[in-house]
Amino acid sequence: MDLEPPKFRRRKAERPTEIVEAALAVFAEKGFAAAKLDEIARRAGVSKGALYLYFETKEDIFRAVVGQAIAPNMTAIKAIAEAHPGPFPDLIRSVAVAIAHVAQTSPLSAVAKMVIGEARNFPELARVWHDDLVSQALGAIAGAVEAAQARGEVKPGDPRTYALQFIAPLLVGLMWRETFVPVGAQPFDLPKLMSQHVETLLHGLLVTETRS
Amino acid sequence: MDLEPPKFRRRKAERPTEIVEAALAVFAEKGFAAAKLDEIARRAGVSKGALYLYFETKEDIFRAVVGQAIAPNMTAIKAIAEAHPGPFPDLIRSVAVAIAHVAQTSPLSAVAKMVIGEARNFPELARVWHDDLVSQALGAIAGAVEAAQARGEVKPGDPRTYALQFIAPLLVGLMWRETFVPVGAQPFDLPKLMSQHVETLLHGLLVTETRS
DNA sequence: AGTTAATAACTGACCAGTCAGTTATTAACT
DNA sequence: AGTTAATAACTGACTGGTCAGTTATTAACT
Repeated sequence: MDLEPPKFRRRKAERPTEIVEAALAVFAEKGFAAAKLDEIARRAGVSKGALYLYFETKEDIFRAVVGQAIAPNMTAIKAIAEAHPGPFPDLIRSVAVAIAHVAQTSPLSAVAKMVIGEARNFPELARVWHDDLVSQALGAIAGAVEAAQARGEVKPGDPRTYALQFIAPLLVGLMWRETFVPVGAQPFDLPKLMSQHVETLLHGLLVTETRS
Repeated sequence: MDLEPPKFRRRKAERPTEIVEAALAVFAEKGFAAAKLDEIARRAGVSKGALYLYFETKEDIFRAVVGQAIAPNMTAIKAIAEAHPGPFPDLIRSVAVAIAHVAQTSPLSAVAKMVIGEARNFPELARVWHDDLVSQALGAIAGAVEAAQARGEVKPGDPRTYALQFIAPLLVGLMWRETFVPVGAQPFDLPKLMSQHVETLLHGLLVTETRS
């Protein structure tokens, strides 16, 4: 005779983020085409119809997922760009730690995988990701390299290429984790990987005045 | 009156490879789920029904595509493993050239993209790729590094990590080409990238007795 | 003439998107 | 405070189109 729990709650404010979070998980698992709206709805705790109260189409949800992954990382990038212009090794080491941390705690790698996989089907998303995130990040690092070259700290060479060399192992490590670790591959310890990599690079990058 | 050209030819021997080639192109463009068998058939110059004379299912075709990309690269890997044990810098430079060449001339990057994107839906393919190709290649390079360390040519450090550092920029460069260049990103010159990277790495990797 | 590679029309399951109806919540009025 | 009218968040059964896979039939080759 008492009050049964209601069949649903009206929670207009928190639905969109909950839906996007559920969608991120499903899209990351299955890819865009194989992801089913019924499952996204189920995981978000709503009916399929409710999805259409907040989004126009499936593509719309996908766009929201990919777009949402950009903003949080922009703050990290700005931090890099505005990092104190101390000695290059210190700068690059702290950047490495920061990037490795962001990459491990955010769903960045899952979204990156999706962007790569669906770039041909959603070129405008690839463009947004490139223009607003990847290119900015690469440019920030390249800028730091160039400044260090101007100060004579770093050897000549294309700064943008140096920037790619710098972050590439981390990216591959993330893809490795997404792709091969679930099927039994030996994982890489990403922070350790990055610290070994930075030291290796530095002693090649730096114009050392060593040897007594 | 005269003899019209036949509507089709019976070419049992060539069909499978032609189908797999067409399928590679379509899968690489659209991903597994969004690829349509009608389009694969059209590009292979056959009807959809003909696909089923040679393959059981769509997944079967996908497996053939991914599997076929392994064998040719294994020869390249074996070449690395059996490379002459000369000075480490020479070895690593020639390996870099060889890998960059293979990566650019084979559809490796397209298949890699597919493996990454579909790893969760086709874990057995991820496993085969890892066990038969990626892990082998990484192991071969790591082995060379380890040997060089034993000879005192290379600094201490995890050889497998060094191997990843070595090839990561190339892989990222390939993904960059697949993902961002089509939407207007500035491309990387991969051979140039690899040569700058190898030189950078070497002068950090090598235990140099320089400075006169 | 017999065999089989190949086609083209067909089927049935699946799923994005819709919408008529239901229920939680708020507002208005005693 | 309690009752009721009004609103809008939410549901879930339904539909129309798509596409993997099948089959009846034809055409190529021996």
